[in-house]
Amino acid sequence: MPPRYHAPGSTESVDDYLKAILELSGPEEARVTSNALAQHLDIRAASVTGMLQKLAAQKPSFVKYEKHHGVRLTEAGKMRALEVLRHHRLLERFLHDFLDYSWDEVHDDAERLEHFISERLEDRIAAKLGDPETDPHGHLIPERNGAVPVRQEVLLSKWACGVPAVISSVSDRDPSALREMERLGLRPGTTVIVEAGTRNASLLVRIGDRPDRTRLSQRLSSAICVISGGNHT
Amino acid sequence: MPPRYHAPGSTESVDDYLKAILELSGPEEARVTSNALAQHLDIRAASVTGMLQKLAAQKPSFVKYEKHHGVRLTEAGKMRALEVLRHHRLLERFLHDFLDYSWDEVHDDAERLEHFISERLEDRIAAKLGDPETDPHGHLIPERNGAVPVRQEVLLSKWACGVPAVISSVSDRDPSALREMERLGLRPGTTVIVEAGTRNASLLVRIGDRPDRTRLSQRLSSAICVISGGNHT
DNA sequence: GCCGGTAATTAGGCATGGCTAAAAGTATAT
DNA sequence: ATATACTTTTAGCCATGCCTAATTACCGGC
Repeated sequence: MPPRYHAPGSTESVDDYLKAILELSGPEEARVTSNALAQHLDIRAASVTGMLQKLAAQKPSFVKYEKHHGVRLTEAGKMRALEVLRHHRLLERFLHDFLDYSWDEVHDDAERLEHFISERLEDRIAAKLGDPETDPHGHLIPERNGAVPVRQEVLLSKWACGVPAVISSVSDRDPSALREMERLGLRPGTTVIVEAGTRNASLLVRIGDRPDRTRLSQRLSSAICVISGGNHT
Repeated sequence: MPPRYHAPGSTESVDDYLKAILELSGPEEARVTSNALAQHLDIRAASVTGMLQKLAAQKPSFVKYEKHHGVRLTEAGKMRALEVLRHHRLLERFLHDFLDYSWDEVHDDAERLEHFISERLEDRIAAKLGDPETDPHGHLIPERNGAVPVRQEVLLSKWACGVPAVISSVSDRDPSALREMERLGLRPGTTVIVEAGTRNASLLVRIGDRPDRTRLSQRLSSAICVISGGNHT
């Protein structure tokens, strides 16, 4: 099995690990545990350990790994992870805008294809789309050089009551949740106000201009990120 | 290594074998030898034998294989091969028409992506293109159900002298040859007449309406297929 | 400081799909 | 009929990347 055409030193599997580390380490770039990776990638922790050792051993390395203390990405690793993430989000935008995918359909195909996008294809897609800044779920698309715009977003379930929030992004992992949001008019850019005194599992919210209140399950409210009104990207 | 999402029983490797068998067996669907496969796939004959045995053993099988006597595709195998071929050619057309690839650029990306095209993506691409009949090199695109339009094409190097021929398709395997054809105005639909008495390694031809004669290397003339004037697809 | 529980690592295995080298089969020419 | 040449298959190996089971390391509570 020849490791297919990828960035040097990378494979489909490696890309998945790097992407997972990027996501799990968050903006503070904290160390990520084997367990967290195993859960995220839906494989066993033992397999993770093996892979991390192999990754850390190769030169130039994508990760810095200390036994029993988790991994973090090196500069090179972060670059590669961002590139794959860029592929993913560009693909989602492309499938949605050009090939009539609904926003709950884009994830799976993007996830599969992201590993096989050449530089050329990446550039042509970006050009065709006019260098978009976000994917259909509102996530920011890393730039070609690895630069990532920053944004202070917060889970809707953690937003203060009574203060208007604007949806910045929603999770793309659960198609049925996305369909429900669609139905409720919850999409990036929509303003939401959480009713005072509903800090429970479910939230009572006002959506956009609508006069009525809607109850959001925790499943939904923890799949929605918001920023303060007036400057969502 | 979990065999990735594909048609049941298939993998990227298997797809490559099936496609190779389809191409090498020609319209008569003759048996294909291990050696021919090895050469086409650029791997060792021993590896081919191993794969063929595995393929022939699985039920339902994609190939019929007799030791020392080559393989041929079963109905199921042919179906899968045609599907991958459809992916490839649709992708080439798509990259060319929508993403501004030149015709010498499309092959590599199509070859890599053809394995990862979902039914949905296949359909959306086909719809976007208006169900095209050919790829940019003139090759016929199998229909969704596996039906393949037929066409009596012949290598230019075997065409009779003096009789007008119309280019039906050109090989997409050699980018530099494609660029040369481009330069000479040799593309599907172009009429060509081989000068009498040039049945050599190279051919002297008239291209389209041009009054002059051009000498085509064997490399070019054996990368061009033609049909008789007046009814190319 | 020690104990227990959770997390992480090691050890050993398996399927895939390549490889080389050696053996066996097929085919052709004498 | 048989020697020689070529093709094909077998045997055995390797890397990838996953698995389970068994072991070891870390950490918080006492």
